[in-house]
Amino acid sequence: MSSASPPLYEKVKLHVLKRIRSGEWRPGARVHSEHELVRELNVSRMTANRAIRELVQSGVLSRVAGSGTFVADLKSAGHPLQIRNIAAEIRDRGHAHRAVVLAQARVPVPASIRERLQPRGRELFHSLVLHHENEVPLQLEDRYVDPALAPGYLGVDLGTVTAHEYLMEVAPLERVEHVVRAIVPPARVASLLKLAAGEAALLIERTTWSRGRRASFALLYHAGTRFELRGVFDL
Amino acid sequence: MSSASPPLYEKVKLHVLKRIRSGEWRPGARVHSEHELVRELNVSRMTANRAIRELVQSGVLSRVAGSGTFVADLKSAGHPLQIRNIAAEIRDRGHAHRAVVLAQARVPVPASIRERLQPRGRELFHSLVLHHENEVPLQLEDRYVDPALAPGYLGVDLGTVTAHEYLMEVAPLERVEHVVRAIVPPARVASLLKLAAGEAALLIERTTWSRGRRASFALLYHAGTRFELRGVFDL
DNA sequence: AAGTGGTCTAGACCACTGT
DNA sequence: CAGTGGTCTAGACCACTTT
Repeated sequence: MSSASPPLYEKVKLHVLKRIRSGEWRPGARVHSEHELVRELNVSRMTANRAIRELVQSGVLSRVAGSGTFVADLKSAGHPLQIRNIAAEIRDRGHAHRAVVLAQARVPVPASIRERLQPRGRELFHSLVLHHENEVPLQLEDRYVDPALAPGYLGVDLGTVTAHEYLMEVAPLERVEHVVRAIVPPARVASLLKLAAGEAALLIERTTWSRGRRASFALLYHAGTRFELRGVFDL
Repeated sequence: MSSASPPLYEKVKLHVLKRIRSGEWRPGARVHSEHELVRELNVSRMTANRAIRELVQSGVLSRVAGSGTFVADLKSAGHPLQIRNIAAEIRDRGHAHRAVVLAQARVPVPASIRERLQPRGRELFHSLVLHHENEVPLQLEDRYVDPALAPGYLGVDLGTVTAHEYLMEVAPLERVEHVVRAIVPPARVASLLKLAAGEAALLIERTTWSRGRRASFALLYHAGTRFELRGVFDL
């Protein structure tokens, strides 16, 4: 029937959002119930339900079954930030990405890695790759991989395929954890990233899981003055 | 207090997820269509549709109308990270939060702030607050607020209510932008945060919009060794 | 008892894609 | 053309909260 360009549930969402954005409905205030929206906007309940459900999902509203729907209290809510694949990010900026492989070998498990990767064997695959944006070093990728989950890792041309990409091809990705910190980088890292004296680095530690086990642990060092994470929350 | 059986759409989601996690359906592979799921699992199409739609929303699948549903290629996908309210974060850890107000005044617009806040008037409200976790300084909040949007800002007890909380009460939040960077902090910041010599700082720049205008700009400095951002992505 | 959200169904029409 | 996803309806039953 009424499949106009904007879907009906979008109209319902806007109907609610307008009142929140204008300040008419403040945080904690009760929002019209699904039944009321059905009557007000002449939509079916499933349509109103979808609209409200999506607003809940995006953090704008919160619901209490049996009680009602309320404008979410964003006071203590979190805001999303995106961590992206470095190669994709550089290319999206329209710049040239080049990866230089500094090391790619089988190594005994370093003590500092053992706890974070918890591998079964005594040896790991290790790789050290320097990613450039327009020939300027941007990220140093220090990665350890469990050989049991990616036996062919040493044969991969990491200058062409990023390790993250390869691992996702080989082992189904189940879980990714990121920890972001500001550090004063070790001398070797600073030198490779061509940092100015005393320049800080943004360190992202990425652990990935596959088939119920830890598959890889990576230390991603970024030049403090040349790299930033960006996130926007709208509404 | 009876058996809360899992919703049907969750079963559909698991049905699909199991095959992805096991590697049976690899990135790019075609997923069973809604009709097929309807037949396989004896659910209505709307139920299958909801399940698939949620998996698309979470980034696991991607759809092409008229063509089909496919396992998403996570290669260049981003992973979410959360930036939280500092007071809420500290309290959630079960620790004591204390905010010390170092400054709260009307100031002429600093040159470095003008471009980022783009205020109409010639003066701004400025506040400098040091947030402690168990009496250890964790975040220095250097904030500028447009007086037009929060006229009562100077009267707020920032030791009790965080500025972010107050601003959300006064002006409906429309948009928040975050930029995260690693820096070597200025001497004054290092001293206030009681950083070790040469310690790096994690800087979060937060800009907020309200009623179509920029409402506040905040520089949030964090001790590099005592603060981290954490994010988990689960498939 | 009335209201609320949570879920589910069995249909339907549409626009689009691929053969 | 048949198949796909995108949307929408008008009912329904349930568990829960509020009055």
